[in-house]
Amino acid sequence: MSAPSDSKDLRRVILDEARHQLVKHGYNSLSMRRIAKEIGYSATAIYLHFDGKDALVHALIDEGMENLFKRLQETCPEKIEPAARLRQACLEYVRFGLENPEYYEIMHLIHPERMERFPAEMYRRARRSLEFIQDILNRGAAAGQFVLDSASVSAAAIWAMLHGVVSLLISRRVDVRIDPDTLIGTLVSHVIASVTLQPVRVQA
Amino acid sequence: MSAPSDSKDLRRVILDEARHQLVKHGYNSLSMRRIAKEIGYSATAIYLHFDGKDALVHALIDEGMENLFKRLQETCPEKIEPAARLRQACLEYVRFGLENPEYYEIMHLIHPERMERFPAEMYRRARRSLEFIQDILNRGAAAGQFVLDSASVSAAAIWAMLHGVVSLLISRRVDVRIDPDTLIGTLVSHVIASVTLQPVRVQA
DNA sequence: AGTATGCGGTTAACACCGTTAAGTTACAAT
DNA sequence: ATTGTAACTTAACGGTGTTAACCGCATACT
Repeated sequence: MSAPSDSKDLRRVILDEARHQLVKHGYNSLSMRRIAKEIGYSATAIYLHFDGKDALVHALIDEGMENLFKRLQETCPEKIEPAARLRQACLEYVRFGLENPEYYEIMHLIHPERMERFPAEMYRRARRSLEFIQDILNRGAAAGQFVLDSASVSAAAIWAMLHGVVSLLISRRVDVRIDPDTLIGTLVSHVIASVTLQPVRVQA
Repeated sequence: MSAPSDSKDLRRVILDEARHQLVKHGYNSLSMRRIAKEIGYSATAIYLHFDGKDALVHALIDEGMENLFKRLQETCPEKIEPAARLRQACLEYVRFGLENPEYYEIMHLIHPERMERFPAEMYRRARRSLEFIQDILNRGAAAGQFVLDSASVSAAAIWAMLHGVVSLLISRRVDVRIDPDTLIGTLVSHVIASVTLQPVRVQA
């Protein structure tokens, strides 16, 4: 709804409006023409700042990945001991997903065919969160608190567990009679158990 | 390319062509008009048999859910002892996803807003696979082989783990240096461990 | 037998979509 | 003053899902 004149950096305005539409109306109705109409420009103006819709979505994904990584960094400092840090990181990952379902959705809706089109440096940035978890595992292993065959495989497995629960919860596929926090607690406890070889004790 | 005359049950023909296009060209390019052109009918003919694209996709989802459930049923008979049966069910779930990525995709791409439009009886059928796993858990618990606080929560947690790994593998988000089978084996071992309270021993 | 009903299909059209080509405007530099 | 260029526009192409109106034809009924 902003006038065309009020912006010096149209790219930023486009991204903001795209994010706004994404959060408000969902990915399905994220359209170039609607973004353009809303910010008071013609649809083709967007193409002066983005190669196309894919590139725009990629930029949004990049934003989301950045936010997730920052959050993990800020809430899980090195000073926390490995097990607690891993637990914290898992919980923050899940919380991020549940608090930003639209972001989480586009961050994971890239299909195999489109994967190659995803810019390499974005791909690298997107993997920082995974590496963050892997780093926690390595430090825990070095401190003798974790037992793992392979940090990369364990990190991937943990990621799969976290992604699974976020994905199912976001899409409301989990029975409503199941308390989400109980489910999350169960999962995260299993995550910790999987690297500590301790029997699972679920904390609800 | 079939002639309009060769079919007595157009609904079936539409579904087959839709499935064919889905598997061959992916969900993105699944279009009413293309289906119609391919089977030699006008696009609007489809609307005589399906309420719209959503309904058509719902029918495909229903098919996929049915196939998954049948597969679990056939490959995991009751006679297998609970732990082995659970392991088998997990592996079959993952294999189903990896062998039918397009089906798996549409089976899980229903967004929250569209969820309510998803027919109730289809929803019920879709949950049979989850109930199948839950049943394995209950039998294992009754036999004293599994230890669980809640079969429904554990089943959901297991589902989350399996869905997570399938989802990541299908979308090629897992580092190529990680052997998929190792990852799957790790995950499934954790699944078993999570209900047997045994220390995890990964089988690669 | 003749007429009404309704089923199964059609064509035309609407309102969108992403994207491209060509044109316009305004302003900076030579 | 002219050229060039950056930023933006309009018009158009080919696609999408979907609806409205129409059409032929077999069946059912009077």
